[in-house]
Amino acid sequence: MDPTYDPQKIESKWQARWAEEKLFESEVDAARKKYYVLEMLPYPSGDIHMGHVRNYTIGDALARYMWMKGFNVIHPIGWDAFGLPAENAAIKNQRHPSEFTFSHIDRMRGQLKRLGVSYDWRREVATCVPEYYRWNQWFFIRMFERGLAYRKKSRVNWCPSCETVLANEQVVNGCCWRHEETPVMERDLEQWFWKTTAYAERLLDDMKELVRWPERVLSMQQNWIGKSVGAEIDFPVNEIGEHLRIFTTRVDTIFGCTAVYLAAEHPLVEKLISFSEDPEKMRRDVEGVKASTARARAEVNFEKMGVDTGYTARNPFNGENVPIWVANFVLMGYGTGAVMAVPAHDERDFEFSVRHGLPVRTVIVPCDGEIPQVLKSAYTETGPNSKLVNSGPYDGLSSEKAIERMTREAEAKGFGKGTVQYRLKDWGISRQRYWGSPIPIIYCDACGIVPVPDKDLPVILPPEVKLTGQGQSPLASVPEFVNTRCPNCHGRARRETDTMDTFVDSSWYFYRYTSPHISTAPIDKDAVKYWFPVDQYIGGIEHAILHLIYMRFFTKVMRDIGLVDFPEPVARLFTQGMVIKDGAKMSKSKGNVVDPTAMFAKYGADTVRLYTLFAAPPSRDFDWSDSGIEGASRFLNRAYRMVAKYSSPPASGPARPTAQNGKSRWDLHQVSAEERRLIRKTHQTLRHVTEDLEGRWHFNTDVAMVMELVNELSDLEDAIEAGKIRPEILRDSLEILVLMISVFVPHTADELWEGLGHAQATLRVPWPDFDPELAAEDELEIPVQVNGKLRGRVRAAVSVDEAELRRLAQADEKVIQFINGRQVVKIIIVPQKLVNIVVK
RNA sequence: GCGAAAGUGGCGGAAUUGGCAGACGCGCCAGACUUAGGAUCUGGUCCCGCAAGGGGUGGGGGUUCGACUCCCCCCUUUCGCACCA
Repeated sequence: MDPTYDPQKIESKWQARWAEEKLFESEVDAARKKYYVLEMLPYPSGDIHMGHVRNYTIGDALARYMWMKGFNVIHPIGWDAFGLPAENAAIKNQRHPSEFTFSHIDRMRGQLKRLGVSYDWRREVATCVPEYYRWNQWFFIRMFERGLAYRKKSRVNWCPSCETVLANEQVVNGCCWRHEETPVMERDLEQWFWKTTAYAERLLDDMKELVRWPERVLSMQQNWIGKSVGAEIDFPVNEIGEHLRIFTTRVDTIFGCTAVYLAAEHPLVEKLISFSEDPEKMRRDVEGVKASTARARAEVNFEKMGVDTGYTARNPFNGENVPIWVANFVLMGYGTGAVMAVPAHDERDFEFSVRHGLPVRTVIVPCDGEIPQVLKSAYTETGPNSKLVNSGPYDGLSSEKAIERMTREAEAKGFGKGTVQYRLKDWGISRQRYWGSPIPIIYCDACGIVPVPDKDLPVILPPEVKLTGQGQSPLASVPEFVNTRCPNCHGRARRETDTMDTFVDSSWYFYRYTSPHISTAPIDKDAVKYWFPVDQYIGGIEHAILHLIYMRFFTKVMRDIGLVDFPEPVARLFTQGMVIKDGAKMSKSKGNVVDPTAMFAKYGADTVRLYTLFAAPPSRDFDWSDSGIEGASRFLNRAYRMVAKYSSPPASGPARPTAQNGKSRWDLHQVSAEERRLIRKTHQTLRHVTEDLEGRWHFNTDVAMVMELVNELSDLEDAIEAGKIRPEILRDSLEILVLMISVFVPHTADELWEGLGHAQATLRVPWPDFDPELAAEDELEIPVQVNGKLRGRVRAAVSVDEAELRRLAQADEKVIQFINGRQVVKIIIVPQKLVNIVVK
């Protein structure tokens, strides 16, 4: 074989051969155990970046390992192909978004193939084709039928210059992306929502299935769902014969309530204004609060402010009348938009009351505490160790018990109830955009809102649209799209002109991979049954919340529809760290972007892969260094030359002699010292790499271990030349070496494997079993400490007993020096590890 | 402010279960081969010290025969949440 390493030549040779052999294609096979490796699908932005390389290299190592372990592996890829950037580019260049999208896909597909990732390309999916998005529409209709899709007014960003809706990404510093001087306004539009909140409890509950998800992701999701258990209590408003409903998690503190605060947007506020003696003034005051709410929300420490409306509400527990305020820190979007103020036991209320000179009344104290004369800060403890005071019939109850009993009594008397609040909001899926899945809804004057019948799907995105970035939703300006017939009454009707959020596309794409071309249903249930759940999902932490919640939500809906029979789609999740350069995220504006394709051209894909894996453990951020990759390149060259130098067609004799069936081939009594060294190092490396691939995933240490093995081979070269290492033993080590690196640098490995005289790609070769006996040391160097400090070392056989070790340690010259006649108090022996002599 | 993760040589990082701190690599130093070196190979490289020895994993305390690892307090960085009642 070629003695010099030529990665460009090797890589194109093997990529062609793999494709020809259909090496990465797999089919449902009930007789074999499956393994589903999934990486987050890329947005076709034009070129892959180092984050992609890292993501797919990790996934590829796992997929290749699982193939070699005998699993039937599915490893697919696709394109998250709808979305705003293509639409923006289209507006700018007066071209069609699909042009950008498909040319980007072509380019990036080529780059991924150049990286040599083991994808089954037959399963490739692009979300922007009707064959795919028709099923988004199908899901929409299923949601609609189940009451999970509904319309309501919702706020959007509005540019008064374009007279159009802006996506959040199009808002730059509070201004329009195209009119940097124009501040963005807000508008209310009728939009479609999906009831994710109906699944809040299941999304929380089923987290117990996600034992192999990162703690961090689960806690972010938990936080996002934000469940809190409390009570809603009605306070009659004395002056106008209505009541207002507050939400609290601390009903036990209600005897300490000194006011009620409303959000400025609360519907009751309008009524209070209209009944007020001086509506003008009150409206001005409320507008002041409202303005400060909007302004201040953006700031870190904004000032709490509010106005006393002059109205009063009656606390139903004690009949006391308390003032009603409008306050800028009360959120309309959470709970009921009204809260009771208990300054003694809530930090915000305390701060607000102190500022406005309002009373503070203690009603909770520690069980063993006194009622304080003056409170310096709010006492917010709760639970069994706090008790009620100044609370009429509830005095003496623990905070915990009081919540329970008071909630029950509020229910019995009809002025309140226990409730659960979530921070999770329903998912607003409408986008006033062109490049997305049309929402399959028809508006008929006679029949109202009518879903498009399944037989009429897909609702095709019309190709002829003038994208100006101005005016209403782009589809609204296409009469042949908008004007249609009502499926019910066949009268004239109009289509919905909004499209769906692209997160819809990515919520179920990984199901589609298992049967990418089925045209009768979104998924083939049998294929899903075989391949699911996803065994390993790999992607960036930035998707911890939105994508990874929507995906879970979708699966639950699919289960309710009867498409799947499991609650969670992904068994195990791995979030890789970012690739950074010079301590900062790579970005064009900083000019610190490293282009993978340039690196492929300079070093070859395998070197880029190797360096990516070696530079840092995959879970951590990885700081790219140009000299670091040189090291990886050097190593691959060295390893290649080493194996190539000693490659020869295999001698006849048994196949690779690793410990198949638990029996080692090499009789350790019959090998030379040098042979023993090589065999041991080989199997120690194999043990480490194997165990690591099984789940620890510190690939950097695997690469380091393999480097040590190559160093060992290099140290043993004289012995090899001198014939002290038999060819079959050398060959065994080289083969194990090549198989180990094949999951990291597959092209190089296959080339070397061929050089060793094998016809098959390494992917089809069983992963070698390591043999503990071959990996074992037979002599140990045991450190000896005196009072915990290292003072000497003794050599001993592995089988050495404690008594002997004790004797050896105390006989060591250095150790004797340090004991120096002092009294030995005790000797601690950690078998095979260490001796510590404690002296006084 | 709350929550989570992290902090180890000049740098990336290793130490899997409380047991030799700094594996492996980069960089640097010295040398070999060379017309040449940004190729390759050899040796060295935590700090102080000629050495013996001493010190050392953000800082301080503690537990232990023994702590990068466990506990308490503090500092710094990153990420997430941020008036959620």
